[in-house]
Amino acid sequence: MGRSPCCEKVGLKKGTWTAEEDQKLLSYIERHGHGSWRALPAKAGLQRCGKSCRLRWINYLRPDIKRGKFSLEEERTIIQLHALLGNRWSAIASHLPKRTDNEIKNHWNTNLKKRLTKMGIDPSTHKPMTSALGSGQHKDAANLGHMAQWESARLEAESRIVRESKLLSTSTTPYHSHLGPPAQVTVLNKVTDVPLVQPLKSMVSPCLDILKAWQETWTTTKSIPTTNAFFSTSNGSLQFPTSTLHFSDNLFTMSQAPGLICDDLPFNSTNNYEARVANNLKYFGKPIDDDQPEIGARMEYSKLMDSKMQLINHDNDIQYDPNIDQDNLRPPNFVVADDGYNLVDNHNPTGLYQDLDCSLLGGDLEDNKIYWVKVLNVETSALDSPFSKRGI
DNA sequence: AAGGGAACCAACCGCGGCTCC
DNA sequence: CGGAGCCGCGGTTGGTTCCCT
Repeated sequence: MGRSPCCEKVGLKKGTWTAEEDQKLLSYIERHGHGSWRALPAKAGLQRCGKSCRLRWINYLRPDIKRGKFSLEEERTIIQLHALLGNRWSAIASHLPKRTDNEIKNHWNTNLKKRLTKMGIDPSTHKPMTSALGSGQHKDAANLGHMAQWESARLEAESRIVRESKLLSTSTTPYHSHLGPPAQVTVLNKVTDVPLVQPLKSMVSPCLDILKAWQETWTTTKSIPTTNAFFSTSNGSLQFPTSTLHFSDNLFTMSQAPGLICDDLPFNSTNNYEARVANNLKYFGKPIDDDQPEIGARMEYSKLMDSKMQLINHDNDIQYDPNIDQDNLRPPNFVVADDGYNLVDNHNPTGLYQDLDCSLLGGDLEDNKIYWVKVLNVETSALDSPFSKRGI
């Protein structure tokens, strides 16, 4: 029982699709929609398994598919999203209209990955391959890098939740008039396909695991002298693709909102979740509406999430139009440095490739450099900018 | 022109998660 | 609660095309 038999076992056709098969599938879906993929082949008169039909439709026959060479902007988006999301091709594809996950995956594996490797950049960590970490630590770093990527994806989903629910709220009634949680709507997130609106508590709590992991690894690596490695620990901070974590003597914080309910923060004595958020926001100096602390907390949370969203999306949504004065469209820095918050380099918001060592580029170094500076959207000056050593 | 290797890409495979019963 | 069925995802394969010698 369990798994259904594969195509071969039930004598169905495999391999390349013929034009006739394509036509059958196309016309059936145009008339009836795909419905159940498993039932579709028989109804459409195809000697194929449902899986094969689904794949053929999604990757080839769907009308809204763009084929052909990837543009510079698309490549840049793929690289930056891969740094954030890892090999989550469907999530990456959701940010590239008309491109399929399979196509992006192929392009990455056959092209971008090799080019990055050739440049001395580890395509899995998006950092220069020269690392002072030992192999074990490097493995830990890689694992945490992936965890960070998942965290980033999750944050993105959360910010979308907040933004969309806020939009929905403001379209009907003023936001502050809500006494309870934002209206429950079923909007699917592009990345996770999970319902977007959830109670804040359930949205935020999973971040604690990664924070703990970060803390543990940092504690381990802090005692070991490192130079320009995956972790920049020279001044007590940690860097990962989208955030900088900061440690003070007694406080472990994260620059984005999830840290606001970290158990290490003060004001966690109450069981009232919203009040905890509000109090912790106050702790960070964020103004809260004293009359309505829960609503204020939610609004601040939304703002923080929106900022996060801008960081993730601004390259994607704004910068690529060459006819637009991009400097005027860049989002404001998330928060200023030196107070436990992130300092964001607007020219390279992810902080990736900031330590790119051009000496690692072999062969036609200048051409490579020019190309990748364009692809990565890293200003030439940023290669040795103060941000490259920030770890603030 | 021919052969061999590299590159590309469509398609397959197996796993995990979700839903339904 | 657990098993069955289905879908979607990501890794991998294998056929085709391209390029170099």
